[in-house]
Amino acid sequence: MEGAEPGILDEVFDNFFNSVTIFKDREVLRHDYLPERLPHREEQIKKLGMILAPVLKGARPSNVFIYGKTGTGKTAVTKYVLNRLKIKALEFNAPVDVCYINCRLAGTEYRIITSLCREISISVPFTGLSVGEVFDRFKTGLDKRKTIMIITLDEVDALVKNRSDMLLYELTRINEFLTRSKVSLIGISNDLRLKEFLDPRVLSSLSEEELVFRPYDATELRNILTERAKIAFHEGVLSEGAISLCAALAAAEHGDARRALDLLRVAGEVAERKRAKVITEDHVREAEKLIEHNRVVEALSNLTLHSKLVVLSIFHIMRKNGCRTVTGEIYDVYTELCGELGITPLTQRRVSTLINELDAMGLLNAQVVSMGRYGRTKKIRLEVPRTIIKEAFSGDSRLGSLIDYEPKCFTKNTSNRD
DNA sequence: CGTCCACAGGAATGACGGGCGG
DNA sequence: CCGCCCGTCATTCCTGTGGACG
Repeated sequence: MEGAEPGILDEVFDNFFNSVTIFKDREVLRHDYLPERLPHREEQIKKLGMILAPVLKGARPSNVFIYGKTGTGKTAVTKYVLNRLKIKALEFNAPVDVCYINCRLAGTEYRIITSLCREISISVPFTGLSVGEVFDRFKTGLDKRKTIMIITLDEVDALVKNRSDMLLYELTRINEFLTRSKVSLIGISNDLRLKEFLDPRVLSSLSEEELVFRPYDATELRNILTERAKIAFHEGVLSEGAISLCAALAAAEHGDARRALDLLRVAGEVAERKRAKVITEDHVREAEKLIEHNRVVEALSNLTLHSKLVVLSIFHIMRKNGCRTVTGEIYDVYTELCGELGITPLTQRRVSTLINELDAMGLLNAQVVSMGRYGRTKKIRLEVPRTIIKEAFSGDSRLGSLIDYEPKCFTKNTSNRD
C-alpha cells in the first residue's frame, strides 16, 4: 500500500515458496508432537496398558512410577496409552477420568490441584483459597462423581524439589478418604535419584509398579527419525547419511530422541536457508553447532549481572595470561570490574558458588587442585570462545565498555606454574 | 614429618520480593 | 488490599584439606 518496491516482497515470497521444497510438515519434528506410532516402545506401551486395563472393569489400577532420562519417550508413551484408554473407556461406558499434569509447568501445588479440579469440572477461584481447602473440594467433588481417576504427574521431581512432597503424600493416601471413587497415580521422573529423596511411604505407594525407559541406541533413533521424516519432509530431500548422523550424535550423548529430532529439524532449516535441495551431513553438523551456539548464547545472556561479571573477569584474564586461572585472581579482577561500575562486589564465598554454577552449565571448566605450600584452589578455564562472549554480552547496556576493558590489577604475577 | 597456604564448601542466618490467605 | 509466609540470594562464620616447603 505504501507503494514500496514490489521487488522486496516478491523476494520474500519467492524464497518462502522455494523453501517449501524441504519441509512438508515441520510440526512433526517438534518434541511435543505425539506420533501415531512409537517405535521401540512397544514393550512399555503394552506393560502400561496391562497395568491400567483393570480400570475398564471398574477396578483401581496400581500406581505406576515411570523413570528414565529425557527424550526416552516417557511422556509420549504415557499420553499415547491414556488417549487409547479414554477411547476404550467411552466404548465400554466405564467411568474413567484421565488427567495429565506437568508439575514443572504447573508450578505450584495450588495450580496442580486446580487443574485436577478443572478435569472433573469443579470450578475453583484462581486465588483466594488455601491449598487445603481446594484439596478438600477436589476430594468431595471426586467422591460424588463415582469414578476412577488416573492422575499423571509428569516431572514429579520438580514438585518434590520445589515444595516438600506433601501433595504427593496426600495424593497417595487419598483413597483412604474416598468411598465411591478411586484414584490411580502415574508419576514420571527424569531423575532416578528421586527415589532416594522421596518419603519412603510415598515411594512404596507410588511404585506399586515400575516402568523403566532405557535410552535409545543409534539404530533405534534412526528408525524413529526415518518414521517422522516421512511425514515431516518432502520425498527425497533427506539423505541417508544425514539421518544416520543425527541418530549417531544423539545416541552418543544420552540416547535422547528429543535431541535427535531437534538436530533433524534444525538441519532442515539450515538446508532451507541455503536453498539446498537435499539435507546433507554437513547441514546436520552445522545444525549441531547452531544448537550449541544458541544454547550458550542464551545461557550467557540470561545470567545475572554478577555472574556475567565473573565470566568477564575470566575472559579478561585469559586474554592476557593465556589459559588457566584461579579463584583468587578472578576475584581480584571481579572486584575491580565492580568498582568500575560502582557496584558493591559479592563475597568470595558467593563468587565461589557462582563459579560452580557456571561450571555446571558447561560454560567453564573448574577443577580443584592443590599447589602445596601455595594453597589449595580451583583452576578455571573458560569454555566459550571470545566471539560468543561478545555476542551474548553486547546487548547488556549495564556492562558498558567493560567488554574491551583492560584490568589494572595484573601487577603481581603470582601463579604461573601448574 | 609437621606446617601452613589459599582456598573449598557446609551450616546458619539475614535481606528481600512475590504470592497466598484472610 | 494488607500482612504473613516462603523461597531465593547473599553474607558470615566455620571446618577441612593436598601437598610443597622448611
